[in-house]
Amino acid sequence: MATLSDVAARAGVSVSAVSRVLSDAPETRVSDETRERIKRAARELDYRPNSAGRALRSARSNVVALVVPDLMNAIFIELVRGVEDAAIQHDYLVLMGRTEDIEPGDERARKLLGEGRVDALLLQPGDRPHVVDAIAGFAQTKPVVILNSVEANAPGSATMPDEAGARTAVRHLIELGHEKIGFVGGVPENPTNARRASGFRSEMAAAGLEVDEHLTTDFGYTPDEGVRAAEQLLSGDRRPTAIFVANVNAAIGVLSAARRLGVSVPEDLSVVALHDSWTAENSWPPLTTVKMPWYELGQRAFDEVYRRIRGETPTSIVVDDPAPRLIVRESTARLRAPRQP
Amino acid sequence: MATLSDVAARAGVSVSAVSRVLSDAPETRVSDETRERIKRAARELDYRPNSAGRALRSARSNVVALVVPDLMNAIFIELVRGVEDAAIQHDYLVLMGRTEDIEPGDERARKLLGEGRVDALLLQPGDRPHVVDAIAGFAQTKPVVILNSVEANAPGSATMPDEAGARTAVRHLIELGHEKIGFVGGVPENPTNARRASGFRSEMAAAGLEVDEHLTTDFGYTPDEGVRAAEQLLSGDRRPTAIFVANVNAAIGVLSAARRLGVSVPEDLSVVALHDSWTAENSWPPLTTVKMPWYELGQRAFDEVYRRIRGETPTSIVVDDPAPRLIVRESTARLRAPRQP
DNA sequence: TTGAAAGCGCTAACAC
DNA sequence: GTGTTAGCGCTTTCAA
Repeated sequence: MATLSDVAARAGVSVSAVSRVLSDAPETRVSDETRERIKRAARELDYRPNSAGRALRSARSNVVALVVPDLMNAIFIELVRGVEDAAIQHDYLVLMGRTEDIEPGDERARKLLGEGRVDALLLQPGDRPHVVDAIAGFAQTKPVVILNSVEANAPGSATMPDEAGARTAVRHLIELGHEKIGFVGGVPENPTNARRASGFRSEMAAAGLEVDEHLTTDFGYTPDEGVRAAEQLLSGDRRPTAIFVANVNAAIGVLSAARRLGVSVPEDLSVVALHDSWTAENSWPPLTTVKMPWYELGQRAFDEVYRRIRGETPTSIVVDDPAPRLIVRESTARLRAPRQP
Repeated sequence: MATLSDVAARAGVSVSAVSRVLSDAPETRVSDETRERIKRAARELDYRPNSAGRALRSARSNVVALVVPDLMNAIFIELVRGVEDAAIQHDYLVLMGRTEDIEPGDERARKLLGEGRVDALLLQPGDRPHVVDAIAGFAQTKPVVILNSVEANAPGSATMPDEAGARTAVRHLIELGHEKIGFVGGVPENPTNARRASGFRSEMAAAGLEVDEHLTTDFGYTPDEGVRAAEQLLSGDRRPTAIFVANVNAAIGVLSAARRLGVSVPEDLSVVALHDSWTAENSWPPLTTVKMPWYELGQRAFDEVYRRIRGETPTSIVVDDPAPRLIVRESTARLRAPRQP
């Protein structure tokens, strides 16, 4: 690997001149001729800055960590792209991690956050709000943005319009004529659940509909938890005619449980889910969903940490553009007249 | 952040003594008493080694990159875990990347591989075999292991028993009485496709069955490509009674296309796929799959690069333990007597 | 406009 | 057993 001084030797100048030119510091006064010679030498030697040298000197790694509950969860695809696209603009690299790896006391958490490898952290805690404690020490020295978890407008948070998204979904069901609408939510500890539940309730109230508390669950956002929720909602004698599921993965579980119980979707039951992903397109029936602005959340969250890395003051981010968008597929249908015995 | 010399000052010893104790070099002769004092001081100051300092000095970052085609692809969950579990044993961190980010000439590729950030690369090229060219320069200086792509036994490769996996799947169909068996493969450029196709053909041959070339496709491993494949196979007049799909994601697409075409699974068509994932459990009907040893592949691949980082000679890895395992769900059934008109 | 030199935190060769 | 010291590659004062 060629170093700065290799380039300097070849160009016949000092290392400092090379450094100034190649890291194109704005206030660099170098003659055009030397500049050219340096650039040519660098090209010829295929010079690449050594990240360790640079990081050691500047106390910056030019890396941010993006930690999400489940790397393989399709709903985060867009988030990752948003963060990466914004990061590369500012010469930053994104290091991905899993929320479960940063439990308090975990070796990986220390290696990732405690050794100067990253300049900032973007964290989606998922159903593990206590990981926020695990990074408290880090947060005192470096910028942290919590992604769509804690209450909106908390400093250092970036949130999505969960409530509006939920209302969009529920409104769709109401417009189809449904009145007995169930809610399959996340765990109570997950702050997004409160927002989605509240969206559900306010939209029901706005339509003058009663919420039947037997028709709500709070098991979680995974497919298995969706199965449990559906089993509970569909086995009683007061069955809903439609369900709003607060997460698309849980909705996949709801669909499969419904099938096992002999409930056809959408004939006997309409299902609409929050978040869109390829699994929703390919389920059976294809799921009606509400697409949330994850890409934009990622971009804006990176921009925020980038600002803070450069010393500006924290703000809180609320992404409401684009607004949640209903994608109608085949899991929802107009309420049909109840079967007469 | 406390540094080595802070710890040294507090313990009243030299930095080198501290370095020796804290990086527990094996041949360190230090009195128990000083060792204790140093450890205590480190604890009190919450000392953490600075990765840049260490990397600069030792020309090692203690990070490996794991690059896969699609971070959100559920079949890679186990791979990631395998690599991470092995890495943490040796004090290594895993940096995840996407194959599409290391296209030749991509800025991210250079940042990730060209600036000394990682000591080795584990690469799954997926349907982009040309990315192997993009990392050729890197491969000359640092260890690279290609994960289940190039031909088995290539130096620096780690492969899975694709052929055996394919045979296991096809054998299952044959045992259920199927004879007109289709094959939904990956793109021809993807070397795993050749192995899976070959497994398909040899198992057919072993049972004395003819392969109908109209019943094979090579569109790719994604759900959409599975849809296209199924449309082609199921629209002709020589319809197969069973299909072996070389990838579980494509199989999801096959299921949804079959449904649209009014072909019921498993009554009219049995479907078995290579690789297992949560989406297979939650599809309808739940997919019969063959689970491949991704976790073990990840572990062994890390062990291999770790050996090579330490200067040992490259070997090629073939993971055949555990063997591919058939997981029977509900997408396969015994061939029923053909409908009589 | 350019160069010399200090020093970021760490390891290891060498000296005591 | 323990300390001194050079130097990894880089940026940035300061001086010329």
